[in-house]
Amino acid sequence: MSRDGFEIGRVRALPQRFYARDAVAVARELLGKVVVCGSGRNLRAGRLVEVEAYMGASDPASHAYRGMTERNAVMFGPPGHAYVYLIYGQYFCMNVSCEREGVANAILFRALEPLAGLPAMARARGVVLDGSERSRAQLTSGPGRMCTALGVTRPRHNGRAYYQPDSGLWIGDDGYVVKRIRETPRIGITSQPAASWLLRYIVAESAYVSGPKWLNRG
DNA sequence: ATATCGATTATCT
DNA sequence: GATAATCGATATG
Repeated sequence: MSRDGFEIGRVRALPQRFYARDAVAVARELLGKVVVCGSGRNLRAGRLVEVEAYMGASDPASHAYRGMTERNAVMFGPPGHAYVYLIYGQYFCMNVSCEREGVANAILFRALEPLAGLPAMARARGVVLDGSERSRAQLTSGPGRMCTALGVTRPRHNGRAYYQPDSGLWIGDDGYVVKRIRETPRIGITSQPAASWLLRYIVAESAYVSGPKWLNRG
């Protein structure tokens, strides 16, 4: 059920004020934290190893760049809430709003190291686990993949408060310390100047990040 | 009203 | 490496 002695009881929810800071600081400090979905025997959890910062009104690559719409409204709201959207008509991606109300900065979650609920994740993803790190990485390496593995969808989870541990979708700290953070351009952003900004952050020692190897070696 | 393209992924060659 | 899948936001007529 749980990997490496992972115990949900050791995870403390991050307070809302954690998210009420500049997006780059929030993004970097989110690495190593634990994303939890569901509870009891439905619990699924993983450690964040890859995130990207989106800078709202000053970032042409942000969904919030052209102002508020029904889809992106959560990003303009208070910090610490889930912005979940559908991409390419078939996958969901999850973010957390940060900074403060009226400032649409957000962090996209791109990959997790699976910690709990691996059988449920494997079922959701259609992956056969064979005990290898490779097969575990198949579960949650990529923004669409991790939402599928966790069971996160826009209708169910958009707008949820990550700082409320009983909300069914929350983020906590279990004391894990990230050794080294690497920064790269964001994946899937092609137009300049945003494509050259180093707003993707990964845990350098992790085998669970997405993207090509050449990009992840610094 | 219609066309284009995307903060992606699985499945080809 | 190339392409299809498939919906909604955005651009264009």
